Amino acid sequence: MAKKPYYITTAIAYTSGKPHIGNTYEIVLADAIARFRRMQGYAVRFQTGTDEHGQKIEEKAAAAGVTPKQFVDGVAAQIRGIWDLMNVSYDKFIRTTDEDHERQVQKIFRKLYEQGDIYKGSYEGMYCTPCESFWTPSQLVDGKCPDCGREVKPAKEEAYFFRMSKYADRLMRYYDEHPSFIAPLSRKNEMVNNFLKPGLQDLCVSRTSFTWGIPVDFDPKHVVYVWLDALTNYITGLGYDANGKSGPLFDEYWPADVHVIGKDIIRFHTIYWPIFLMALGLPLPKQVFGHPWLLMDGSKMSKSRGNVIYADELVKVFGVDAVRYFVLNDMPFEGDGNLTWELVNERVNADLANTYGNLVSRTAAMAQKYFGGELADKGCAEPCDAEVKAMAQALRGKVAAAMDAFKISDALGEIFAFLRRLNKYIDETAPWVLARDEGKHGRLSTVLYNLAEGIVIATSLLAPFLPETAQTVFAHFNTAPRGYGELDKFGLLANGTRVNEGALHLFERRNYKDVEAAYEAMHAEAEKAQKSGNVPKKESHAPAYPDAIAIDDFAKVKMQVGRILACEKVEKSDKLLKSRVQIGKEERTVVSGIAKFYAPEEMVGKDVIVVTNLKPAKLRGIVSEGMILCAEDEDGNLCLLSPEKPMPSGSGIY
RNA sequence: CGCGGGGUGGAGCAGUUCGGUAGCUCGUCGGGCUCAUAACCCGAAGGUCGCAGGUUCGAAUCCUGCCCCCGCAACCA
Repeated sequence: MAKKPYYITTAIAYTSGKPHIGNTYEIVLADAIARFRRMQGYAVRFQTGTDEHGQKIEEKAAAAGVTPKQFVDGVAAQIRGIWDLMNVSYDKFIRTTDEDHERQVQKIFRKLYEQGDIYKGSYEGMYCTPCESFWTPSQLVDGKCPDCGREVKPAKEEAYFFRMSKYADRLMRYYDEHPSFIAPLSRKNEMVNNFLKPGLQDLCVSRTSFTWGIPVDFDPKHVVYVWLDALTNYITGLGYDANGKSGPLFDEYWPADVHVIGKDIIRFHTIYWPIFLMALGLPLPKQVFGHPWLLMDGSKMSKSRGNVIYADELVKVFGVDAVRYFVLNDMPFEGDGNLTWELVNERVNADLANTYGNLVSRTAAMAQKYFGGELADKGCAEPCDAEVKAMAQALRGKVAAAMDAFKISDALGEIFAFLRRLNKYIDETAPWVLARDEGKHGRLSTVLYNLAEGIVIATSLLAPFLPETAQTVFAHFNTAPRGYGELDKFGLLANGTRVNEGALHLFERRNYKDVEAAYEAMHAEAEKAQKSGNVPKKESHAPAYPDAIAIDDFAKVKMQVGRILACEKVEKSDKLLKSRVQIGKEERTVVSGIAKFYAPEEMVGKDVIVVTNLKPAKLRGIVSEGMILCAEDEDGNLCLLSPEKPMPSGSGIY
């Protein structure tokens, strides 16, 4: 019988920089599922890759002084390197700059255009000529460009649009007929309530404001805009051909069994992507799994916060399988997961070193010590064995059920409950007591055999999650992974199997202090490298001050020292504070978006810098007559600016 | 009344669909064992299940109102 195909994909990673452990999680997750399905006998095809077009990349490349292609080649190689480091068993690594992908995207675009799903329209909005940017009225700042503050004028830009609304009803019906299409289920309501019910907007699918993209072949001043380019990778990677001559892989593997993606792009995968497919007359993917995020100590990872952790750093300290285990085990199904060095350390110690590693180690050591490494079931069973055997035989079913529901953590939990049971079994049978009595060596042999057999079964089921470790265990016990079809049986380990000599430590226990020292050393090294100039400065290629202004431009801005007389929160707003500010002899009302960082009462009496010749604007219905200056970091954390020594209110700033 | 998710012993979570003894891992304390990676096994302490009402013989679970946290959306002059 031919193997059943199983097609699984991850989102393709955007090549704007090195992916952190949160990004890496998704790939490990998909890998664990892919490996598990392979073990179950599916003909798995696992595709991942990189999304390499767009304005942001064009800009980053320019800043680095290289061509966009050179830039993405570098980042794509880095990403692939991390996937490889994590032992990800992808079958295809697609890049949106691959020639065949680009050609197909052009064909798809043309086909959709010719059948009327894509139409040429115009993108209307307010245009800022120097910035070459369009803004919607709500984005404008005081009627001006939010980027540069200059005048904007109404303008139209030619663009292609996709008729989304045409397919909305069909999509709703698909949702209803395929209740498992979106996992977790709660995401479905989100999509329906937020996007489908209010009515789908047509989607802009081309841009003329940048060139790093796939050109529309019949209208080359346009490039295909992100989602149509990125999403189609799932079919172009299988050799889809829009003109009907798709390759054999496509026939075999489409529709995909599951798209594994982050919860932030569920909308694109459960609305736009299915609609594109409908328009192309193709079947829809069976399932979209939107996994939660991995947070760093409770908050999003970001460079300025200094809390970014990369997979390779963790791997250096803990090893590949430990990192895989942590992200797979500690990620809940719905809510976001949390990662800290300390949590990883605890998890590795408790589960991998203590429960699993130590079990394997003590079993191997006893087999060595009592029987020179030879394992044999001498048939001396006792009643207490039954429970362990039953649990071993039931394990496969439990793990598979959890995997079917994408509850990876539950699957691992089942296996570890069994491993704990084996540790208990050692206590119950007390092999060291049996060893002292010549007459009980038969029983002793059976006990050790049962332990080894249990380890083989558990390790076989763990292999998709901890591939390297599993190999080590099988090598040490001189046996092969148990086939999935036989994992519900107990006692298949051949009598006479020999355990290798020597201590086996699958995972090292570590003190948190050592872990802390290790990563601090790593960070210190990285900083040193940067200071000594080993890392080339990105700015070196860019023009010195591309956005330079003349001194008289600067002089146009009038800034003065002001004293906060009174301050209160603006109602119905999370961010706004309304302050009464004294500037010289004058008093003004200024509204500022700093409520998250300053309480109204602590504002009072502070001296701040105020821009006083800004055109007044209404915020939440309150007229603001100036702007209080703040410093802002990458995360949007704010800090008021004040004169370093007391200065009279109204003093000018130059 | 913008949309959604969440609030369960010190920490992290399960349980909520279809009400019926509040469960798991870690940590703490006590005990046991010595094959093993200061490991493993047993036991104990520790919870008004965010708050207040309601339905019910009975509510973490159902209903109503409120509070707090986290995303997203909107105002961050």
